[in-house]
Amino acid sequence: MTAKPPIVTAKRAVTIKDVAAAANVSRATAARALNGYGYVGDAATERIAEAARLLGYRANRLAQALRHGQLPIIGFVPGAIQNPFFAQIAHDIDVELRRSRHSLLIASSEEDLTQERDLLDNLSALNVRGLIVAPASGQENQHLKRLVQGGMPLVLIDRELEDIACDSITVDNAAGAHQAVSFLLASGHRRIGVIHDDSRIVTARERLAGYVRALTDAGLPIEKRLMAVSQSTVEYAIDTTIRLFSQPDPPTALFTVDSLMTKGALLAFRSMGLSIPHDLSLVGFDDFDLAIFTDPQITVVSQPVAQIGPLAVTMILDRINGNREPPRRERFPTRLIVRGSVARPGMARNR
Amino acid sequence: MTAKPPIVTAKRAVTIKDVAAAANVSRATAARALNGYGYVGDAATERIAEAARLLGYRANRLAQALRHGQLPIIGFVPGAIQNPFFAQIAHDIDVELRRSRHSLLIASSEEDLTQERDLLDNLSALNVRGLIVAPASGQENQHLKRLVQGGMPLVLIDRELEDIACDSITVDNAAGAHQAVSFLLASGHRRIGVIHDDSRIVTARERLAGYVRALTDAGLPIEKRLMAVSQSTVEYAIDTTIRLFSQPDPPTALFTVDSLMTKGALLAFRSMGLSIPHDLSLVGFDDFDLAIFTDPQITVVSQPVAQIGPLAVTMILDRINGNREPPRRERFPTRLIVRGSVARPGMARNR
DNA sequence: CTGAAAGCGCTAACAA
DNA sequence: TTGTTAGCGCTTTCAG
Repeated sequence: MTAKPPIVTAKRAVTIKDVAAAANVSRATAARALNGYGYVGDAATERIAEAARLLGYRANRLAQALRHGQLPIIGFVPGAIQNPFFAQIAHDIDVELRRSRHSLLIASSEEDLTQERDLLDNLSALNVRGLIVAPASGQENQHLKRLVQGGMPLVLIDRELEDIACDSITVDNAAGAHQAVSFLLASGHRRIGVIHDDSRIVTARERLAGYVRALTDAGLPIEKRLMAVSQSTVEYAIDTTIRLFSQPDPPTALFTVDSLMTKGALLAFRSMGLSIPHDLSLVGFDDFDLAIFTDPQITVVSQPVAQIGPLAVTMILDRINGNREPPRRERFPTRLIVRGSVARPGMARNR
Repeated sequence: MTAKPPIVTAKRAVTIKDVAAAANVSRATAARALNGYGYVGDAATERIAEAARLLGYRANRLAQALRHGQLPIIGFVPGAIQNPFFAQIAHDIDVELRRSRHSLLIASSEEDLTQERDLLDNLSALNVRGLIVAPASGQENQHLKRLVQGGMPLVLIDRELEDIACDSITVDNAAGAHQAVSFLLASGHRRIGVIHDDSRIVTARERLAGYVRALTDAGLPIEKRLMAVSQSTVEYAIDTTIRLFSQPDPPTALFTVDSLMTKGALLAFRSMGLSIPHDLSLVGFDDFDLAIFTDPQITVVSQPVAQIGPLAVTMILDRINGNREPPRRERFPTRLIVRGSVARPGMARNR
């Protein structure tokens, strides 16, 4: 004779009502006991706990949330979740958030403004407690402004929006790009190409500005033909690189504004039979795991990725807890990591 | 004289009650008009729409969900979101899900069983409509079983659990590993090392089994000293590789069971001054972007990653829509991608 | 210390 | 075609 397995209660979930009934108390008392507030007699507490355990009671968070007006969830809207930069941040946020018993709802905008609006709409209709967003557009941000005005805690990462009064975490893109290009200049390069993204993303524009300023500071002219536009994907970057380096009198060095483009450039160079740093030099914005696996390793401008997620969480929790101070705009410096992809320009050109 | 900006309504959100009042109808009528069901007069419809627009009404999805008993959200619990394999799947799921107006809630278990239990608990208490999970453990899965019994649609990815009656999507890990090792054998290798993960993750175990069977099939003995255990991180894999190749009479070839370990092995070889494929050959499980950037490129067993996410969504929606058929267990074949990291063993040993 | 009752915002019978 | 009403599951006054 074997012990009977517990009856599979199938469909309907057990509610606090069931627990209360089983423990012979009112729902109010059950709630008090279960959530540990107010006065509850010892005997009752015991019976209620027992009943809850037996029935396998799990509070319906939806109902709790409706009551409280909010769900213990933070929404995260990255530009693209499969971008390692955002994936790591997502991970960091998640870890950090868990400590304060919040969940993370990730919904990627895929750099599409319409989609971003949609997602944000949904998230706020869900009454999430706060939002961490990498806005897809630098111009169109009525929807974000509205959120802030409606009192939704919002932290912008990677991309700041001046006219929106909320916390933000960015890096000094212009300075980083400036540093990269200056390094190339210091190595003797004069024809320095750049592959950039002409989208509305602020980040890319700031990096391009850094490039321009570095050249200007060095008294060099800005040559349109050296500035190639590509979408931020490996495939586009390959084409763009090939076009850029197929013109007469091509650049002797290249600066790429993000890691996807750096990858594309690498692939393009390989297919063109160009070797780094012999035939040309390369500096990319954003460090990436691949950079140390290539031969030579790639010199990059690195961002303090690991700091962004945790700080974003700190900020958002702060606001949730009622901090009303003026927006905090954190801007991290970047760091140039010198590896082996830059050399003096030279003989290679005499072929 | 400038037009007054719309009054910033600040705190309280507009509810359907507000809309109804403004349009001079009952809440029921407003709801009917807003959701487009039942009969509503034209005039009323108009007024309601207008009022909603003016007030900026957004339905409270929490309340709707409480009413309906469910939130249009699918939960995804990957082993680790910063693993590119899962990141891509997350992205694919997200894209696919959006078509059916569901949101994706990602909560990474970090391969931790306790955390997985917690997360799943939370998600189901939230009344999500379905769950896509890469279970952290092959043994401990009472919690999953309970979910299924409770009627929660569940799709397992990457790792199957035989005793749980639910849909799953996996790849043929054993066959893939067998193929990889056989390839090494066919190239003349006899001392083939493996770096694997002894965790409870089924995937890793199946891959190890494939390794063992390939050797057995070839009539070769299984040598414990060639089988190194590492955690699935780049750092651990580096150490393990160094140890494995520092012993007397080291392997002439290596098989790694996932891409993190492959990266680690690559880094270890570099630090040891070992060159591929001259000093030793390498085949890794799982393709990864890095594999084509190294010189030589790495031969790998690739999984059909791009198919997993979309199929998982199809399956889960199917169940949500009431499909009661027996569990569907999809198992994809893998594909050996031959690149340049394998050569015949040889002279290199005579140094 | 405990229970009755109201209500979060929304939907859906049921009546009118 | 529209309104009344009940109730999803939970929390929280307010009385007792």
